[in-house]
Amino acid sequence: MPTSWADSVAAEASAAGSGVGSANNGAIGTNSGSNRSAYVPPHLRNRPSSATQPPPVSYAGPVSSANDRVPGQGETFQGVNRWAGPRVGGGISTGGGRGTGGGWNNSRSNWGRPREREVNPFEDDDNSEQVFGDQENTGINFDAYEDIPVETSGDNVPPPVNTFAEIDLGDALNENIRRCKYVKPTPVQRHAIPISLAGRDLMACAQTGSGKTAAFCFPIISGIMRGQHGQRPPRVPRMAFPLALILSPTRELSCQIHDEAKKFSYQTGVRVVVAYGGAPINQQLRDLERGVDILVATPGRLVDLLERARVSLQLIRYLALDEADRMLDMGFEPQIRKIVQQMDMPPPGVRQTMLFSATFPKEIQRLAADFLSNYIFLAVGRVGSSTDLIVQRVEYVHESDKRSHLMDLLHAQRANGVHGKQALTLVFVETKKGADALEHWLCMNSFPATAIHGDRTQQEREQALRSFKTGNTPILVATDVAARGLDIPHVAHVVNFDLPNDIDDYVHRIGRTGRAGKSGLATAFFNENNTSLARALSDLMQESNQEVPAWLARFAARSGHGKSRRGGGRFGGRDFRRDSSFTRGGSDYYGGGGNFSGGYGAAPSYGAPAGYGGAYNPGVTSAWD
DNA sequence: AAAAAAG
Repeated sequence: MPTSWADSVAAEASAAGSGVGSANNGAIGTNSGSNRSAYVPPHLRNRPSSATQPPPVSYAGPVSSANDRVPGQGETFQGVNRWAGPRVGGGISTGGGRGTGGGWNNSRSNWGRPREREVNPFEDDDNSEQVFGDQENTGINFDAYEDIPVETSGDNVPPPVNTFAEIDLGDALNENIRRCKYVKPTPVQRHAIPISLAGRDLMACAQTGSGKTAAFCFPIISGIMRGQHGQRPPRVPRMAFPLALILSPTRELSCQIHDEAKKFSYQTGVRVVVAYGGAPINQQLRDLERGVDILVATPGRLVDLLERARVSLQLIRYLALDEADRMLDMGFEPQIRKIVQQMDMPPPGVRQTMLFSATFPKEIQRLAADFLSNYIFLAVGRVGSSTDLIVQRVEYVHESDKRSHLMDLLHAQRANGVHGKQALTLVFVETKKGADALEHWLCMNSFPATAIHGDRTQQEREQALRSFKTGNTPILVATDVAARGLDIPHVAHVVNFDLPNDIDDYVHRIGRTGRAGKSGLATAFFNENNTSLARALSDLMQESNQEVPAWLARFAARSGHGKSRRGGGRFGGRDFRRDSSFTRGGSDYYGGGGNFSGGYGAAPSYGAPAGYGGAYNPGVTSAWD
């Protein structure tokens, strides 16, 4: 039951492609054997007269989804317009109409299929506004992003842009940017977009909530629309050949990235599919079969799909790791290596690789270098770096007093009544059991709470998050599953009921508030169990101009040499390549002697960027997201 | 030591 032209042709040629998904052919181009013989260059595709091609429009495919439909009068099929538009000045044709995107490459995945109605991802965007009051979702507070320190290193760094207009992203994408109410690029976008449009590999550090998702999505979408390579996918039945892969450490974050990417690619013809564990795999398989250009996934499910030979990475041109430091830490590294190095992914230099996070420990940077080719390091912070917009408090609370203390906070918050708006409170605990227990206790005490952690079913997790976001359950108890990346508007207060052991985790957790230039409050409960964090926490707070309680300073002093945070002290993000020449053998948290041998030592462009001297407090270093 | 990620 082939569902597309591609499938039916694949049936004829199935033998030809049989080796395609096997682990590893390393370089692309190795598969250009028999299944290349039918290659038809873009300008000849979709010509009804072509004997080797299907008619541009086929009604033959079974309607497999409610979204499928036969287009009405006056509408066009993507398959028709896609290759037809003139390429003007290297720009992007939008096919002449709003409804017809300019995707130039991916018609490979939906030739012969009637265009499916694309759900308008902007439709129900403002529904929550009544609940939360106005002016909250109208975009980003750019005033909070002025005068930020930026550091780049690497060869020939493309200059930043100041507006979206000066970048040639294409009409369709520009229209979506407008729909998203993005007026101008955030700092990380200003720098990262030109870098990745130039085809360069990138390691980017930028604060929580500063627009990283768009920073890697825009160039990917734009690049796919240009589709200069126009490579035909091998014809292998039921195997998907995405052009871009975006990996993230949690299912909910993958969902969120997928939702964002859908908005950015609306009516561009670029297809985005998400795949993650805990959800039925069948729907995901169907989505993949219907064609995918950008695959957003969590590592476990992707490995599963690769092993089932339902996805091949051999056409990957863009690889993005969100929360990259997390993806490369002990828990994930083996899976990531498998995906990136042991399957059929093109090697660095052939694909373009982009790593994003707020935090980038030196040892992780060193690991990451394996995945990159002549990359540019970018660190973007701002004077009021995100931890500056977040008021951080630390309170000494004995283990046994935590619950009643939390209750006091919640009562006070309720009393203060945040102007009738729902104020969401996110409470982090250390363990899954602890999350269940605290949720139960809160509910028993008439506080509307729900919880999210890895032992809950995916349905429960998503339900909890939804209920929290809508304000239906304004208190969410969470483990670190919710620490990174999740963009939950209106979180007014993050409570570290249990502090994490790693300062970077703390940075990510408090970054759930104070997003998009808005302010936020973070309260931490500290006691003897957290002494190992004292030094780093104290330093971090000081760097972000927070008031450090005297007792915490004493804890920090007592814990002595403990990890003091950033090696540099300039402003947080540092390219380890710049330190390795003189910090070699050092053992501070972010420093450390590495034997990086990538040949960067002699690069002349590593001088300190001029112009930032007085622009920010030199002590402010942290809070990179 | 805990959490996350496949089933």
